[in-house]
Parts: sequence; C-alpha cells; structure tokens
Amino acid sequence: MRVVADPFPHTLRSDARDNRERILDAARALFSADGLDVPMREVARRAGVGPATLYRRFPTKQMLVAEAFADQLHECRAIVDEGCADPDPWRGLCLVIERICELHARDRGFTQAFLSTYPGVKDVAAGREYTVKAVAELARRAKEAGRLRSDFVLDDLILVLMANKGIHATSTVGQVKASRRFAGLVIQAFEACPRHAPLPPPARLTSAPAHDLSR
Amino acid sequence: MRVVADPFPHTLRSDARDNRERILDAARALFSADGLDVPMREVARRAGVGPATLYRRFPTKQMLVAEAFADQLHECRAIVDEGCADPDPWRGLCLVIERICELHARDRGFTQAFLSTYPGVKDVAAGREYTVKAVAELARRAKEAGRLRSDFVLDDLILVLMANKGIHATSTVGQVKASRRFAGLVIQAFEACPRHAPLPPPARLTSAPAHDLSR
DNA sequence: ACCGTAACGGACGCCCCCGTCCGCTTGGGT
DNA sequence: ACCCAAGCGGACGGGGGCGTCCGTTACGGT
Repeated sequence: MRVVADPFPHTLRSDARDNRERILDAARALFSADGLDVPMREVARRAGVGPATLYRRFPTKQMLVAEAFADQLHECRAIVDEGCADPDPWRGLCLVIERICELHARDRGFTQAFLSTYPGVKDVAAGREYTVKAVAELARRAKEAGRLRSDFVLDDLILVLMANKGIHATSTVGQVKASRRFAGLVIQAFEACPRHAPLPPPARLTSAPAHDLSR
Repeated sequence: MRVVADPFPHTLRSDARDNRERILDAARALFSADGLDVPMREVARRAGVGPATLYRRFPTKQMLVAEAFADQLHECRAIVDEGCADPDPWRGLCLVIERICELHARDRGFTQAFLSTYPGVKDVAAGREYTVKAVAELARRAKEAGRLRSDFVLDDLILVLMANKGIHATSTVGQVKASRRFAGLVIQAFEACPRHAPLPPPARLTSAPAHDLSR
C-alpha cells in the first residue's frame, strides 16, 4: 500500500484528474450524509469508478477524509476567526458555538473527523488545534468581561461538541433545528449568572489517548 | 427463525437454564461496555457456549437486548418514580436528569436500546413510554412551580439524552464525571431565570404525538 | 442403570467489505 | 496516424459476521 497521497494532482492525466474530482464529490456527499463509516466501494460506485481507481488516488481512507473535509476545515477556521474578531468576546463566543454546532449538524462525517483524531489526518488535527487555541483565548476574554461563567473550562466545549454529535434527527433540517436549540441551551448554561449554583467538577476529555473520541 | 422468545425459562433443563443465565450475563457485560454493536458470536464466546445455543435461546438480537436490559429499565422506572415522589417537582426533575444521565453514562448499550426504538423490543419501548409520560407530568408541575423555564418542551429532554449519548470518555469513571458535568450544565439551562433570553424554537424529535406541556 | 430426548456446539454456506493484481483502454506527445 | 505509458476496472483471495443444520453429549425420569 502506498502511504503518501498523490502530492501532485496537477500532473495527472486529464481523465485521472476528472475522476479524482468525482471521487471527492462523492466522498463529500456520502460522508456528510452518512458519516465516515461509508464503505470505500460505495464512494467508488457513486463516483462511477472502479475500486482500484479510488485506492490508487487515495490509498487510505484517512487521506480521502482529509481531502474531502478541507472545505469544512476552512469554514471552521473562518467561523472562529470571525468570532475572535468580534469586539464583544461573549457575543463572539456565542457565535462560534452556534455556528460550529450548525456546521457539525449539517455534516455528520465532519463531526467524526473533527473529533476522532483519525490517525494520520494531520490536517484535521492541526485545524482542531488551531480552533481550540483560538477559542481558548476568546473564552479567556469573555470570562474577563464577566459574561462567561468563571468555572467554565475549555473541556466544556469539547463536551458540547461531543454532545452535539449525539443529536440525531431524521432530516438535515430537523438536525439543524435540534442543534440550534441545543446550542441555545448550552449558551445560557455558560452565561455568567449570580443565580447559578457551582457546576460539578469539570471532566478531562482532551488528554485522551487521542485515538478515537468519535464513537 | 423462531420469532417468539422462549416464554418458559423455568421449564428448561438445568444445563440449559444455566447457559441462558451465562448468556445474559455476558450480554449485559458486553452491551454495557461496548454498546449494542457487539457481534452475537462475541456474546456466545464470552458466555462459553456455541453460537447455536445462543440463537436457540434468543433467536433475534432484539430479544437478547430486551431481556438483558430488563434491570436497567426497572432502575429507570425507579428513578422516575422517585423523582415524581419528591414534593419539590423541580428538585425531582433535577434528580431524574442527573440519575438518568449517569445511568446512560455507565451503560452504553442501554442508551442505544432506550433511544433507538430497536424494532420489536416492545418492553424497552413501553419502558420509554412510561418514563416519558411520568417526566412530562413532573415537568408540568415544575413549570407550575415557576422553577422550570416556561419554554421548556419535553423534546428537550430527548435532546439531552441524545446529547448525553454523544459524550464519550476512555474510562467509565471519566464518562460518568463528564455526564455529571453535562447534566449540571443542562439543569442550569433549564432553570427559569429572568435573565434568560428566549430559546431557539424547539425541535421535534419524537414521532410520537407531542405530549402537551403547555398548559 | 438405562434410555429417550432436550440441549449442545462445530462446521457450513451466505453475504459484504477489504486491498491488490493484471489485462485492456485511452490520453496526449511526436 | 502512431505509439506507449498512464490510467482504468473487473476479478480475486482473505477475513469476519450472519443464521442454520446435524451428529454428539448428557440430563433426568423410570
């Protein structure tokens, strides 16, 4: 098995480049709708190519996943950047939570990829690192402004992401609606409020053996 | 394939009854730890019986699941009953949320069974019905007492349960800690508070007729 | 102690997924 | 127009889960 993804898509023959795109389109569609557990062959079928072609271009599922979710990863960064740019850090944080939840609600596969530390998908891992770091800073500012409860920890955000992943509806629109409601609830739980009793102790989730948080 | 579960375990021969118990023990252990996706053969292996014996006693996975989770279902009812018996409906509701979340955190398989409407597992379905109805009444009283926010909907509880299912940690203790933290957050989001902004619209998650809490 | 039968479990055939090989097709440079 | 290598996809062997059949074992009533 080749272990390095084809680094030069532009040197491919025209038909090969076409197929590569069709494969990525199929992968995006299937991963988004059904999650990452879709068989490779299903992707190939949908793309209208043979299994060998798929494996030639993307020797491992991880490579296909990484490539397929480049867009979402970019969008993810954009959301975080936008949130960080907001002069009101609390409003920025709320926006990030809402948008990220919606992003994950729309795209089942991305959630799995984002949370799973799919071994070897360094792009996704790096994207998550970036996101986490940026949000940490945002949270710090929101706390300083007195809008975010002081006993909030970053792991709570992971908690929320994982929880959001657990929400399933029959349709995408239902899913988004549910996620939106959920995000609304969570945000109000995060908001500093004198009436709030202290929370149970925070849970450590990030130090996990990094293999699979997704299932 | 036989379609009816052996209704007379007490008429079984002694060795068969033993095996039946060993199968159920194995199923409980595996389902709790790893969820319902454990292969039937794995259960058989763990129970120290052949696959045929397992299938003879439990022709379908649903039957095995239903039987294996009878305990948890009972505990579930007990929790709900205890919550309903509390003179303070809000405290009762909090207790139910906390305990149910913990129950589900300890037992992965039960969560799946409880939420999945595993086709044909009528016992579990009935248990869920009972739970939902009882909690609905509890929520109505908590709202009346002014402690539960007025825009709370029963589907929010399903939402929370599904969300709780999404939370995963590497160890059972970590899992329970995380769920506890999560339940704490959720409860504070549910509590009536003048500072709270209205939530996004509720999401319809159950196909069942909407139990009307509005009154 | 004996024997009929309930109960057992190894082995089978089926299906689906995986990753690879190899003979055929086709793009694109000359 | 020709050619050949890049590219293709059908087909293969391996592995694992599924549900069932049937020859063997051992319970328990007499």
